[in-house]
Amino acid sequence: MSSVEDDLTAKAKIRNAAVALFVRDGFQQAKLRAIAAAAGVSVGLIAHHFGGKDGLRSACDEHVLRVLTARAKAAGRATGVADLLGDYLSDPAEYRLLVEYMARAIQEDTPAAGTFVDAMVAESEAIFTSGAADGTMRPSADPRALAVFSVLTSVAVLTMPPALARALGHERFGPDVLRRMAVPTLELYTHGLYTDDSLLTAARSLPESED
Amino acid sequence: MSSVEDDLTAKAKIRNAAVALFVRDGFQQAKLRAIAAAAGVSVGLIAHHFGGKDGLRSACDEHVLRVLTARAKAAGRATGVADLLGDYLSDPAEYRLLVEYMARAIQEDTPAAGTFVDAMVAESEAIFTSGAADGTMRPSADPRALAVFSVLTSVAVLTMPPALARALGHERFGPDVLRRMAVPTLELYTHGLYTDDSLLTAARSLPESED
DNA sequence: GTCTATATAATGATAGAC
DNA sequence: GTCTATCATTATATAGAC
Repeated sequence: MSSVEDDLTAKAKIRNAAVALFVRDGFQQAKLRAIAAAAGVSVGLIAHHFGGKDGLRSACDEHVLRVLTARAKAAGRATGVADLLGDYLSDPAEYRLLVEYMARAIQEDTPAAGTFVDAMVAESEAIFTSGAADGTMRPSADPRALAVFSVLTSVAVLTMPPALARALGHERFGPDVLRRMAVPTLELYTHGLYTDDSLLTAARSLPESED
Repeated sequence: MSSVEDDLTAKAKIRNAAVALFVRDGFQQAKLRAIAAAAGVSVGLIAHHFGGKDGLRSACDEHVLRVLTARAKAAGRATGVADLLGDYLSDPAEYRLLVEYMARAIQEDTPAAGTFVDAMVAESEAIFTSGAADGTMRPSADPRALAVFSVLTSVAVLTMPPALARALGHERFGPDVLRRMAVPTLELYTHGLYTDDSLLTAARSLPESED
């Protein structure tokens, strides 16, 4: 593994180490000293190449966004929800890391994450409306909100809190947890859960908004 | 509002201020100085009453856990998912804050959050199995995983990233966003989304696990 | 119980040598 | 390009006065 890492420039090594540590610890908790140590460089060099911690995050954001969208493009598709989870399961540990990075960036609301979310929501909404048009999906009263729901759940699954992973008997989230969630989730998406309309009709007759 | 706040002991004022700031900024980013200022006391007094920042968090965890479970008990019910979202919408701003606190505690995996999650997952699973027994719900191949999914989505909605709230035209998550998500979510839970079984049967025939 | 003042530790930023 | 050394800031923890 180090044979490939050795060929990278110091700048790239810093960026890669930062992505990994931002994923593991979060932006605020990730320390420049730890990133420098992981990259095998000094703290000063980070400042030299990226100006500071904020510049380093921006560089990571843009890098991950660029790689993920380029990957989607290369596969001849948009950046949809199924693709996100598919990329995560597609193994190359590199992609898992990038997907987790993006999930965390969404939580921390960085600019690049906004771009990514907008693309995913728009793509999901388009899938739902076209699916309704060709009969493969049930039409929704609010395709936009449904798209937000599906993106939200995908991101939530990828950042599943440890307490929930433990409820499934795993120490923390990983590919096996995602696979176990697949069947019950698709049961829900295929047949629904409730056998009557009472809750749905109740929700439909709620007042629009009041706050 | 301060008339009620004025009657509280300094210790309670500190705890309340800490809960609010832990929700707003997160544990690490919330500073003791800001908490002391919000509570109208000195930083030293926080140390006197709680020993330090960790002790303060433990006190907040236990307080929120105790109030939420006491509230559920008073209503003669367990701590289920519908209750969590219902409490959030039930207005008293106090409950919104406590529910958001618990959602954040789950993300940060504090001990009290583990207790709360275990109770919610167990309760949800019981609801699903009894619902399947009396015919109001469709039986699931994996009720436990379905329970985890439902708790996960509830928590995710309550901590919806700003980027997703903006995709719905709101600045950030709030009661109105939750109300808008209700109908499409219940559409999904009532009728499902896909009109055929192809994806579900494909998922069912996946290998158990390999990692 | 409450505050002020101080100690200690850690972080990110900076400047300059090589 | 890269490192070492230092600075300035900020946070928490502590000790002692009232």
